[in-house]
Amino acid sequence: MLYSKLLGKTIKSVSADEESINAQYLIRGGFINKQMAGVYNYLPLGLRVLTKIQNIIREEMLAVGANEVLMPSLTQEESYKITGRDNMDVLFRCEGHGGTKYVLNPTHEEVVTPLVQKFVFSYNDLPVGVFQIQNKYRNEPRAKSGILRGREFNMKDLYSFHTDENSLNEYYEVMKKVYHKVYDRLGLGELTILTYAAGGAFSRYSHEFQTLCAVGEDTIYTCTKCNIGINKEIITEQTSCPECGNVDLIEKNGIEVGNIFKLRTKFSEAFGFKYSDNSGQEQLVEMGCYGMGPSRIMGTLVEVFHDDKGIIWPESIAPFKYHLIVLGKEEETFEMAQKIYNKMTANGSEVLFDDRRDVTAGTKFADADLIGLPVRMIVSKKTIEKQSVEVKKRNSDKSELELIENYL
RNA sequence: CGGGCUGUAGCGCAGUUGGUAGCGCGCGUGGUUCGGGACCACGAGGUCGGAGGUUCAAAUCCUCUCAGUCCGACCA
Repeated sequence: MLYSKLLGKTIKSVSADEESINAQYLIRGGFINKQMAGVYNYLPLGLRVLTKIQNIIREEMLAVGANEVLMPSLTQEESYKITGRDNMDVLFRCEGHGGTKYVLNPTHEEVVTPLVQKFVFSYNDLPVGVFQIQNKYRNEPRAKSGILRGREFNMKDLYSFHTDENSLNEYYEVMKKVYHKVYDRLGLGELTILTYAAGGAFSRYSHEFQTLCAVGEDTIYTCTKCNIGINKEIITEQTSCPECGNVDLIEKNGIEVGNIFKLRTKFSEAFGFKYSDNSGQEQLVEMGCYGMGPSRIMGTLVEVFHDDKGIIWPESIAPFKYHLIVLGKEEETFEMAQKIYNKMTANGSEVLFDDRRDVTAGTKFADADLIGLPVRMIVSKKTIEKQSVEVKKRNSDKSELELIENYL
């Protein structure tokens, strides 16, 4: 992609009101643009990051056999009356013709349960996992911290349906592993730990995945022996590590980047979702729910991977791998850079080419650092004299010359 | 939802005891620069968040309201 044609250039200053690192760098770098509190536009660079995160999540969900669907954002209020959740204070409400009331879904149990119910009748149809990647709407009393807590945000939500609790438990354990795999691929693996949190009406605990980070809004206690956390909200009832019994716990902050919990029969009961078992008897379906927010993960990545100059994207989700810079005004220098860009792009490399801009080298370097692509390449009169291009990694201070012909 | 702070040019900000609005960045034109956010000249761009009030006169004072943000509460 040509930087000169990109909608969303870097900007030097951002409002002093934006305190969070993720908001500052993402806005300054031209990744996102704020429309209002907790609601953001994703510009081309930001959308590429978000899409890469979504694709990694999607691949892993599909790999364990889940069905991807897309459910509506708009749902009749009636569905929430059935489950008794029509009084949730995070609901955004709206009205249609004739005063019909709708809500914008803050989560999709009320949609997915009746949907799956239409296609699942027998134990032969179970278990089944259904997920989507879609925007959620929650009227947060206080949106904050850039894209870490928004009123409209992107989420992968998966719902599993089972004949019995054992099947639910098995699936639940599979999802724990899959979640860890996703965080590994996102570059967050080492910092992200399984955390015990408050459960719902039918299970003692739910589990969160917390990325350890000083600015995280959750307080968790981590076990010094195993890689497990305990959310502060349950620390009065759970004062030791649930997995190893260790009472030596350290307080840390975390960003909740995932949450899984067992719904059991709460929603199947509300909608009368039953299946026929192998003796022909009707039984309630057991359910689990597994959430993960790509937009929040994007913010988390910036909070975790940055320095005083800008973002340092992990390669797996960087919007482009290479940031190609051409220095100097000589036509032949530009042509060489253009040739390299064409060749690399044709070979499938993802290159952001800072092509023709009448700015100084320093500006281009500063922009490259801010945008944070993994590899910076420079073509200039100097490098061409040495038949080479200068290559530098964003996370390193060292640069080296590589032969131009390697890129042609 | 409580408490604090903030709304002035596209963005970031200044604006004194009320007297009719400025700076930086960015943008346009021309020129000098060209390996770590260069510089000069000229130029375009604002009914000062909104409504009402006080006053000869309001960005400035008063009331209400909307919005942003931080702290707290809340957060399947």
